[in-house]
Amino acid sequence: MTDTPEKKPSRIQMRNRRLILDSALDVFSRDGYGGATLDTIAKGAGLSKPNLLYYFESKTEIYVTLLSQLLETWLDPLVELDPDADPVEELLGYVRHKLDMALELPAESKLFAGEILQGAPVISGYLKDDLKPLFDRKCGVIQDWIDAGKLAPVDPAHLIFSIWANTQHYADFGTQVSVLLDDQNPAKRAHQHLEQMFRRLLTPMGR
Amino acid sequence: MTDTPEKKPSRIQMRNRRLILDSALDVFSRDGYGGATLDTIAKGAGLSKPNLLYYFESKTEIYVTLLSQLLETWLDPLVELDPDADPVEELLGYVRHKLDMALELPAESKLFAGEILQGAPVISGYLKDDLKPLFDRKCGVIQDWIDAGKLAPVDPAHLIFSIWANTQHYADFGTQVSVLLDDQNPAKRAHQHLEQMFRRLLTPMGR
DNA sequence: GTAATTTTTTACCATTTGGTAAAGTCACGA
DNA sequence: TCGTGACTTTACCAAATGGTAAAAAATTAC
Repeated sequence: MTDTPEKKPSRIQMRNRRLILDSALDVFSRDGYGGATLDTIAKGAGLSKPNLLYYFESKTEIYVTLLSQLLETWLDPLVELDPDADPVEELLGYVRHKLDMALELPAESKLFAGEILQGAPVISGYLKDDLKPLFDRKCGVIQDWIDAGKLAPVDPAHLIFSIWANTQHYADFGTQVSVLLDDQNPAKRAHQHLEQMFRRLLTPMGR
Repeated sequence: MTDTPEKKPSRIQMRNRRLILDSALDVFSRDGYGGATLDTIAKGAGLSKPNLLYYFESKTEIYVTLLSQLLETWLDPLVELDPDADPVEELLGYVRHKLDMALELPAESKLFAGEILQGAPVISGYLKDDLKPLFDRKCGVIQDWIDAGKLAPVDPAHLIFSIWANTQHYADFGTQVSVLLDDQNPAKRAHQHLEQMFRRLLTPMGR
């Protein structure tokens, strides 16, 4: 039920599927699912539209494939939150990691943002079945840290939301950020600001 | 040059244009510009497609009208930042206001987010010519507060970004928030979390 | 009540779009 | 070098989409 028993993909299959997915990421993240066209994707990949459809059954299949691949790597940093490490540094490391991802892979972030904006028609199952359990687990870890006095008392769920919001903002709203900032490369200042903000929020006051 | 000298719109014009814009806000914010169709918008407004086009010249004109109206009210709270008021409370009030807007007008927030996601093709001029000057002015106000020791030293621009990011997140990523949160109405906890976070960030330490 | 005007409907149209059929070309092992 | 399967192109198609023309209906002004 997982896959039709296709044989190993040839080298040319690997190459062309990769070309298609690269182009599709560009197009979907820029134009949204509805605004994207197979012709545009095909042109970006240097292939003809029917040739595209030799590698993927439909526009939707390309989109779903893209999102699936994205989700695999998207959660890794959250998974890695280590209950035994120093809480503040562990969370600040997570913030850094997420910000770096947003800055280095803005198209991926935008693709995800667009999907959620439209009500997550494709990945709502994933959100419920995979992300939610992980999310709850990590909220528990954070709560344990707080109970142990190693972290200032914060709402774990909303803490994670604010980490996501602040980091992804630099990708999803990158156009706005670029227009408003004279500074051309916002990476350094963004890092500093988020480090300052979350350190103040998370460092426990009493000793 | 501002408008063709059309006479006053009739009552029926007012009503139908309003119906159309209401429906269009729904559709554009849910399906994106590319995914929205005139038929869907017309159906939502209870009109036929040609009748729609009697009131608006084109799909683009509806979209532009919607964005223009949105931008008028969108900036108001930022404009109101008062240099003479108490800095921390003034900024916390801004946070509260923006969060309330996101919670009460999620469709508007999503429409704006979608436009920025796609590179702001329609409102890039507005961002440069209107938002940027206002943004710079308010950054100056914040910097003055910091220089006067009334606010912890933060990066003014990135502070504003994080206020926008955190508040709009509850609208733009509302689907994800709903799935992950057992709590059904996140408004209260969201307010508390953001108040706590920004109060800690902004309150000057030394006395 | 009727003429003039505004609004709505019906019937279209050209283009674009996702997708298909089938013929042609290429690569490569025997 | 020849055949077989993988890959690509050409030529399509049906549906959907943004948009138009003009007749019909409803409203308003007098």
